[in-house]
Amino acid sequence: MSSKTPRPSDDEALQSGRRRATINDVARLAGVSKKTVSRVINRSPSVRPETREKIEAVIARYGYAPDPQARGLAFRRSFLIGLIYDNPNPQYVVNMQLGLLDGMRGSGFELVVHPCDRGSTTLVPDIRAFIERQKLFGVVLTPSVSEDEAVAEMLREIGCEYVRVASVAVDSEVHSIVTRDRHGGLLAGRHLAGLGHRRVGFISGPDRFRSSHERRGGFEEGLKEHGVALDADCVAEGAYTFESGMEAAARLMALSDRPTAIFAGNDEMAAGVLHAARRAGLSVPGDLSVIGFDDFQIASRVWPPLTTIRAPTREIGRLAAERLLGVTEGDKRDPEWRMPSLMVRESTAAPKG
Amino acid sequence: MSSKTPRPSDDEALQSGRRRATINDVARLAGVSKKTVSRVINRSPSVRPETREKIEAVIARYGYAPDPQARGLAFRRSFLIGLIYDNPNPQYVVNMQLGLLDGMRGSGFELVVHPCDRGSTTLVPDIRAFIERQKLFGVVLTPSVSEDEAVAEMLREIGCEYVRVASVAVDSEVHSIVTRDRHGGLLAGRHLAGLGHRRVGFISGPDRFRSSHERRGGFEEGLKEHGVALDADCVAEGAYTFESGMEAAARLMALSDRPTAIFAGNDEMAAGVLHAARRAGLSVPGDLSVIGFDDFQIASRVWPPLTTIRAPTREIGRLAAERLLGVTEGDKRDPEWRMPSLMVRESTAAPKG
DNA sequence: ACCGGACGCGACACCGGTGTCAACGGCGGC
DNA sequence: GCCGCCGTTGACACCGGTGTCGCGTCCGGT
Repeated sequence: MSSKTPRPSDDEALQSGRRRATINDVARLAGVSKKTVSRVINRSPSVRPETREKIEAVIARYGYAPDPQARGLAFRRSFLIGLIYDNPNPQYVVNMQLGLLDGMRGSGFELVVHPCDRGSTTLVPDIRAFIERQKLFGVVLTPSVSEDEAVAEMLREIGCEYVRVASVAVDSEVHSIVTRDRHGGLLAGRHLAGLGHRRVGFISGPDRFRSSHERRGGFEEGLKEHGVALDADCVAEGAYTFESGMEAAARLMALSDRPTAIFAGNDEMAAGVLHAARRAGLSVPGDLSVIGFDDFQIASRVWPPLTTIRAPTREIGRLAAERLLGVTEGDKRDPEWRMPSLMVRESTAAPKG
Repeated sequence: MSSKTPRPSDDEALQSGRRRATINDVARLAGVSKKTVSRVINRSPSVRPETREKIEAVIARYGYAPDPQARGLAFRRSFLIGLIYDNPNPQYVVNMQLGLLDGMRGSGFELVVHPCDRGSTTLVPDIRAFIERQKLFGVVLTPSVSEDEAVAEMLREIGCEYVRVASVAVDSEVHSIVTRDRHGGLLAGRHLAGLGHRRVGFISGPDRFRSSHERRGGFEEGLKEHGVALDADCVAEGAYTFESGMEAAARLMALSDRPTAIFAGNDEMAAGVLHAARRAGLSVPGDLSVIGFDDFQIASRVWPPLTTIRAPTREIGRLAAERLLGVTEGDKRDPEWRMPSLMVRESTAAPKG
């Protein structure tokens, strides 16, 4: 039986729910040792079914839930998952968070967020301190920190579980979730070339981002299916920002033989293209077709509403959480549901004449 | 001295940083009991300065940081702060998170996020379970959950620290941070009336949101300063969404004596107004001036760029965190820095003729 | 009947901190 | 010189769980 003899007032508090039940309460009320209760909680097979049922009844009766802190202390790790990101786009971050929470629901884990600056010289030690201080169970990395090898190396070194979300496989299969940006680019290329555009422009993200190359590579592939090539003149590097999109578009539109369609690496830059086009007196999609990437809210708020590639960020987040927590069941679903897809709106049309 | 005698290999691991220092290590290396180390950590005054220095030297030398889990277990609370929100706008959420993190920096606390659905019948028990399970130190509530009295009541009952961010004082001074939406509305009213508009429209948020009333109230005040009144016909209720903004604008523009300017309760709806105006063949700001509220990214991405009221969400978040953690110093700063302000762009102009 | 092993369970130490309380030495007051 | 108080410190139990290990029981094999 139990070693401690709680005062009656304590039991009253328990009854009325004023006090949370502890493992000692459950053990006492079920007439077993707390170690056996612990076994039940941790699904140890070496508990007789009758004993298990008896304990589970008490647990249900008093709504007992083990204290994550105490458990974590004994386990030498917490029940927290960290989201480490440096992507400045709010909608990306929120969608990712929602997806992670989807995947964590009911697991007893919580999500702690940790924005960071990839350019910081203390990036690796900062992240390390964050993880070690809270003894995080694992972390999810999104672009572009997810592409950082020094960070990944450190994670392996300290033995922290991690999943890297990136546009290509940057790590072993269990540690990376690919967003198939190349496929998204392919859809964009097919769409524009399919509409009849022969001279098209591309505004890439920063060169150091993998996604820039993937989106471009897929784009060229899609164009090629229709026998269209992407001319080197018609490629401009942006920074995934609105302003950079405007500037890059201005450059492309100043070409003597200007493209009749532009694929911008993300919606922010596509919005910049729309502004630049307006300033240049070009109508969209009449004089210029524009296609973006992401399908964030902004895509449907600008005029004309942007044709774009929807990136299933929330779904990817859910997958990342499931992967981290070791849920494998979900992996069997049709992989199509987490592929980028084309959203046709009003910013693309066949070229004139 | 210490009771445990660690094997030499343990000390090597410590030296090389392969093992984190514990309070026992520090105590042993400083030649004191772990209780005294604990006193230093917790800034207890009853430690002799020399002893304190000796211990602090060891702490610095080995980079010791107390384990939040163990500390939390003993303190019966964690070092986590929860953000509880139901605001669906990503930019709001992200800005708020950034602000909270600003205010928490260096405090050793972490932020855990908890989106929720205010309409859920299990809202209160859900939040309660979230808090009790992780023994959260405190929570920050943002609109519209922050306006929920049942939630606040529960928080008081379980003795959880909290700060409610809302457009008006919904609680005692320590528990509420007001965003002065009324002032923002005032600026909008002054601006439009100041430009010469006499017949103006207002698209409110949902009636059950305090911010809807505040923004409207301030708006009317600002108009009144210039002798302009807000006609009841010219008020339409929206839902703070893009679509609802479009619909409400369509209604206002269909009036026989249509307003020459519209104040939309937020940028999303203002973007909807722009779409509706374009559809109706009205030019902005030529035929119709439009002003929004929030100054989220979308405001500068649409065409024409929106004149709007900037809400200092990040600053408010920082303030909320500081309040929760008991930092009072910051409160002395000029309160202007956390007031809404007018951002004049290109969607407003004097009315024709 | 005897032995070995698997099974089911509990005693005890431990995770890394904090609360309680008592012990100790130095001090001023008498 | 004795007493009591204060300032400083440590021993010990405790927070709520888990790991280790050993004990008693029941079983089949010989």
